[in-house]
Amino acid sequence: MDYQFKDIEKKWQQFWADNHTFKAENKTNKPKYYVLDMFPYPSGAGLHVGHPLGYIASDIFARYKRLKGFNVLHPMGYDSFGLPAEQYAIQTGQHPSVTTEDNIATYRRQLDQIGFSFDWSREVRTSNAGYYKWTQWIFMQLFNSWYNKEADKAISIAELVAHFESKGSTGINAVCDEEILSFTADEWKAFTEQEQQAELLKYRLTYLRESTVNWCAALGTVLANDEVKDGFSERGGYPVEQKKMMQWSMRITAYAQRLLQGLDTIDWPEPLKEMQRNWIGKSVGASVRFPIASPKSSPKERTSEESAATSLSFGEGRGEANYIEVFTTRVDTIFGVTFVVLAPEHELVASLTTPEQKTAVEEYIAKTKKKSELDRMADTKTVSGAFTGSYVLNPLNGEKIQLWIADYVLAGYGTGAVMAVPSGDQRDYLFAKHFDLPIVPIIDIQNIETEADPTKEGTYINSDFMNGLDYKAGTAAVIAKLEEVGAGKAKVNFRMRDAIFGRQRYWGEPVPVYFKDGLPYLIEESELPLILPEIDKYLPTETGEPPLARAAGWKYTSLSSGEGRGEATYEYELSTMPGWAGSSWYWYRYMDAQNDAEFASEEAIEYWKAVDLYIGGSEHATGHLLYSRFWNKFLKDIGKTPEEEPFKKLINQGMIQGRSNFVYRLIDEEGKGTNTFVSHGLIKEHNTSPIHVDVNIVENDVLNLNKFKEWRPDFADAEFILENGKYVCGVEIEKMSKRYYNVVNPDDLAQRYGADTLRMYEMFLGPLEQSKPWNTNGIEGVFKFLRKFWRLFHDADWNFTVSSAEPNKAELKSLHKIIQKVEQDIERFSFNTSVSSFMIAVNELTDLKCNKRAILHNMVIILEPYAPHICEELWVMLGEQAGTLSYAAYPTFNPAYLVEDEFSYPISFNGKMKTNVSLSLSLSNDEIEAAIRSHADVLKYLDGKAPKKVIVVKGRIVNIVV
RNA sequence: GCUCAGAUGGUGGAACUGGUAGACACGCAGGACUUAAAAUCCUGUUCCCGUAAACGGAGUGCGGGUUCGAUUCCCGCUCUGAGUACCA
Repeated sequence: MDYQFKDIEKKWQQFWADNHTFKAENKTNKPKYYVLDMFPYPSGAGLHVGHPLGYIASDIFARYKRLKGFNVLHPMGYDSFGLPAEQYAIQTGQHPSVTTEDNIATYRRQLDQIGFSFDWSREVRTSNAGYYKWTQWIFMQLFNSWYNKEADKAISIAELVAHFESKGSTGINAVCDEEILSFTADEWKAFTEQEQQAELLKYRLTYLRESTVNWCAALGTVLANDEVKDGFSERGGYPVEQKKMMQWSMRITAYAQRLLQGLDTIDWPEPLKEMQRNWIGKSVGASVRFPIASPKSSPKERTSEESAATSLSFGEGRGEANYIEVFTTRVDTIFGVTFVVLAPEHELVASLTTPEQKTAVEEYIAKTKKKSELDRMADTKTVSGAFTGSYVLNPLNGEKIQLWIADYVLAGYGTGAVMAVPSGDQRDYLFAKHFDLPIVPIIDIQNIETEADPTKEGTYINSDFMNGLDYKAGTAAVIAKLEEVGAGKAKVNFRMRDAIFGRQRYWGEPVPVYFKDGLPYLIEESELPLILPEIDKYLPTETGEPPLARAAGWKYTSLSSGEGRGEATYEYELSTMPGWAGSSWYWYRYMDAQNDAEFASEEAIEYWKAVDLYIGGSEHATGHLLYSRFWNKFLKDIGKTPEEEPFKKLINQGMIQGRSNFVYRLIDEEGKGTNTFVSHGLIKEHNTSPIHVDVNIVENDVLNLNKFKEWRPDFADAEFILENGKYVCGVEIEKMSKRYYNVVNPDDLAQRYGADTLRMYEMFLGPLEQSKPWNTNGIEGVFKFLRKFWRLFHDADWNFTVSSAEPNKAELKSLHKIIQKVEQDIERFSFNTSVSSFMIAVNELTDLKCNKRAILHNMVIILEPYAPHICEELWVMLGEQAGTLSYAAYPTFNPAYLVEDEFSYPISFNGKMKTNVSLSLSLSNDEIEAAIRSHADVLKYLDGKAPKKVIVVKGRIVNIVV
């Protein structure tokens, strides 16, 4: 029979499902290997052709590893909480779980038809209570933990309480809020419960704080920074404003240093690591305090050194600070400081503005406020600012320095204040020039005539005790001096902020927290999961509360002691968890997906440990991949997981772009569109306008005229001006999108060519990591290849005919060449080249008319990861037992079959290849040179001239220099 | 602006540590089979000159360099894509 992919694929997909062929065991003697895909959000649009790219690659790898004798964990699931389902619910009133359910069914059908070897018994859905129970549980652990800088890890909050009870607040070095109290053990014990809880909240790894959030009125929700693009929501493009709101936050900054260091230990693409490094944004420098020239009051009592510094610089509006604190990475330039600049939002601005300057400052602040985020960003050239009228003192020489405000200083970074060194910083330079402030050179070789010179070369001048020192010595000296006079110290600053952990939405995990006297308390672990309640409408309440406020009777009845069960009721937290909650730990759930007692059993985690290979898009670089690393480190700190990094190796598949096709409508003399369409090659001769045409009715850029007429009613009687009898379409590469009619759905291709062809073609398209436009131009070639492979097993009349004769040298050579090549290719994730190699091998075997079992048996195994259905079918036809192919032994490469005794040396003259000479590989270099020098062809090219030099690389090349 | 990635025939791409540039596939052209078409098979296909051919020259975004030899390494530039946005 001819190659009937439809029957074959259906049959084997059913077989795999019925026999649980890809079920992974949690314990075997085999070595383990964990291959993970980024699980999809099941959107209404279904999978498009770009989705499976990474899934196919990981499936090939998973199947390959199985053949190589590994116990492979290769699961799939759904990130099923999210905005689109909720938006749809708002519009239609349909419960998001219903649409989610439908969408998942579509995804599952689409995934199944591609023949993935997922272990579906481990499927997870983040919106299932059985799953989010553990997301809530992890939240509770975070709530019950604080970060101890001494131990450099998260520690139970109970230990902190024990310390407070015995030693008070001294000796605690924690990552915590800026405003913490300083107290003795007795004072702590004297605190009310409320006071104690309020204090503890400042230490917890997840905590409430009033943050300025990106509030999107149209979506009725708060957005994460990475969900906001240029002041508009990434999804929907609605305007976003800044709003203050009590928000759950995650103290990810506690892990900044570890997140940064960990990058050096994992095998990830360099650009991705770079993105995370930039996001974390470590800068090493110093904090320096500039005393205010005429302090208005005496220093406030300090709570602790650490907190005083920051609290005073931000001041919380008290306006009683006696110095300005700045952060700088060039503390060595401190003698070049000629003014200090505050962000307009800085808390001390009001109190430090003198009456004379009040109008100017207020006008400037008003002007800044009016500017949108977008304007402020785009307008980096214009210099603007206002003098406060106040002065600060240089802490090292007492010089009086003007204090300005300007919007080039950002409130959200460092301390919201900078020491301006116009000789070394271009922004400060422009500012100084514009407002006519002094510019003092501080390095001997500095050239500051037209712009700032940020050099670190040379030695210092105009710098007091630093004069004559170089950068390294100078920096050390300054820091020592600042510490000595108590005006500053070395400091590391991170750009990364704590992550907001909440959204004012319905379709997410409820936060397992209730409020008592305005403070959050966890519910009992035994009360998990806290089920998402039913509500009547998926919108905020009239009073602006999140949708969960609509849930009737949704109140917490405390089980805890002293309350009297069933008596006291409390309000639950009304916001839900953000999109990244469920995806920040899901790889552990796959290890033990049905476990009711734990998020995964200790044994399962100990066995699978971490993900060995993770494939997904780079768009998750600073979101999912950073949060996951954070939660993973936390889970390790509390002893639940063994590995510091969750994803050992990561590959980014490239984005698949759309390839749009155009037809060209002829425009008549009046400028109106006609019903005549001009082929692309002829448009220069006509007046035309381009129209997007559905790529599914175009093949190799040639329009199917009949399908075009059927496509839209108004084209039913279209006429065409053809070239060479064809209508050729124009082409452009754009985003894959419905409105460009360039979306290619894998279903159509799977129907037309089969899953095996689709799988191989997606790989054949090019290197996995490269972005590329989708086009189906080459898919025929892959289909023909599979048919040719099928034909190796059949005679001219499609009868299955395989010989048991011993293979000859040429056949064995072909086989072992492909064994070696495919192994090398898979190990370096070069799937496109292995497809080519398969084609070469099958071409060779076809030429050799090879139908020998000994060869074909092995070919079936090697090809199985790429085209599993056809291979399963042939495997059974070869007399093997159904279902055993996936776990067959991978053929062993034997280099002996590739050994050659002759090599056809390319002979080049001055590096230009001219001819070939075949010589025995047993010859020494000298013998080769002698043979070449006297060879007739070579002599012909030399034309009587003597070669200056002959370079012989054995088994590679001979180069003759003339 | 900064950071990263990339640029090879008509097209997708190959060339793995510097060693025959263009594998494999698409498309195109010609041929076989066929009443014809589809399917299939065969041949050719980087460009230029010349030509049935042999042969000659150029050639991996551009300009330099290192080397016996560079798509590969180094320096400078152009363009494309992605990320980032006054980060002190």
